[in-house]
Amino acid sequence: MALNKSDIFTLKDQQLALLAKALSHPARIAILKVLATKNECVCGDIVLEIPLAQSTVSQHLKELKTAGLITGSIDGSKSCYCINRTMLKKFNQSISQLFESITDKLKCC
Amino acid sequence: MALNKSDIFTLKDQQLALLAKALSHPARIAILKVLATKNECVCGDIVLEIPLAQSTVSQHLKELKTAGLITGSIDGSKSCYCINRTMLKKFNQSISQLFESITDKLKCC
DNA sequence: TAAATTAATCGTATATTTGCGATATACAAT
DNA sequence: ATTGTATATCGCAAATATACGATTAATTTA
Repeated sequence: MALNKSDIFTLKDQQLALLAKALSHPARIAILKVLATKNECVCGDIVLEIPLAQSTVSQHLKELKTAGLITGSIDGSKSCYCINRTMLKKFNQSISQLFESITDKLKCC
Repeated sequence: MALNKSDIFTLKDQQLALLAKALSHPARIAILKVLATKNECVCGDIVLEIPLAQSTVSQHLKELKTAGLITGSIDGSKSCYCINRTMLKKFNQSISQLFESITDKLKCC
């Protein structure tokens, strides 16, 4: 694309799109699930669970962090990721809001 | 990426990722909303509402259709898109399932 | 039939994403 | 101090996505 035209749309739509994009790769969905089941805010354990190179997993983690779906903190030589409940709830709300607004108004087909 | 590694992950995760990808652009979210509010299964009207070129909107429509979120049928010289309630419901369920599975198991932070 | 309308597709340019190996950085252990 | 471990980042290659104008194909309308 010549130019990024995202700013043409509503802020709400943009933000929802960004969150959706964070979920738009199976590796990132898998990472979220791993983070959810672990007892601690593990980190390198994720790399063991995801069949991708360490650098690739690190990149996906960064994207999830940028989207705000997870938080990350350094703990000694390891680093520790956690699911951001607040953002997840927000996302959940935005999504169901979208679905509601669609199914409510749906008049055709 | 040298190769597409998506097939490494669960089918479920892959499908959810595909649906999320369909929502990962504000234009496509906007299109869904337009489709929801229109009385009929309009088509070219979408182009008028979305500030992008006709060919670009057509492309986004195709992606939504490929993801299964909308259906399309030709009606004379015009073509007609509709939201696919079934798929939307499925998506909604997958998403809330993911959220549930995450918040249920969340033990840290 | 000719001209206009509608919408899909093609070709193209550019941007972004995905993935990896190699490297760098920071801490831990010896 | 040196070595090992854990992660992030860099640089690169390939794939995909975004956007547009131009063209095509099909259908109306004049």
